[in-house]
Amino acid sequence: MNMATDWGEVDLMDKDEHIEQASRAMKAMSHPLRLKILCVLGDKEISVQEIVDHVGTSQSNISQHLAILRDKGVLRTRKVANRVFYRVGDTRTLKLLSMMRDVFCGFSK
Amino acid sequence: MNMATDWGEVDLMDKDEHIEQASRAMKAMSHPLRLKILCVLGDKEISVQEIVDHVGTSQSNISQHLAILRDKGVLRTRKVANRVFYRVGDTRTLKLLSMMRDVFCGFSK
DNA sequence: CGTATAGATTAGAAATCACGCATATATTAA
DNA sequence: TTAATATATGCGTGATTTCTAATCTATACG
Repeated sequence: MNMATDWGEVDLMDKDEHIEQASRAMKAMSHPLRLKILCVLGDKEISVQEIVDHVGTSQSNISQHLAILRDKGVLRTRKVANRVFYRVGDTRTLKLLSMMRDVFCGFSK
Repeated sequence: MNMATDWGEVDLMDKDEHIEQASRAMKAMSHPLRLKILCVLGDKEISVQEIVDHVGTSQSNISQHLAILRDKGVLRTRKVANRVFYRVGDTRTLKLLSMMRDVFCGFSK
């Protein structure tokens, strides 16, 4: 019922380096298509085509958004012959995503 | 040690409405200065001047970022005579912030 | 009243972003 | 080799963001 949030040590994120990193990662995720891509991915590993099918826009557009997520270190790829499979690259992002799911889809308000 | 993340129901965030809302909120926070403002605020209520002093850029610039956060519903204000005090407006955001703190400043990796 | 102080607003230039379209590369199949 | 499929990349353009500088409003204080 309460937040159990220890705001006494907020300054853990006061180092500009951390702030920069956090905002870069968040910014990379803060786009409807990219967020949708991340939701479609979850903790699975999915090919570009599948992503295109699920998310629904042009292949080029998806590819560009994937590139952004890849370049910012949010996603990692594995190439298998013809195809490229994407997955969420690190545990932190996965955790953040699951938390956002709770926050935005829970009953809290 | 593990993530305890139930990715079996990722689709909780598959409704485009939720996606849009989440990405709007994240976008509002995904700027170094705005993130810094939020960190400075924590769960406290602080005047613009104090924020300017802590964050370090022009008053105008801060004011504009505060306006963005206010308009997106992230921050709320209370005017006392000469001054305006800002605070994080809702529990969800506070929760998300504290989580981000954990994610980006924890040892997880 | 004048003036100082706290904030907000506006305008405009520069940077960044998003998307469509065409094209390029790589791999597979025939 | 040629054709087809999967993915990436470059480019142009319109939209959005961000920052600075100037201006404006409201309150406080002599």
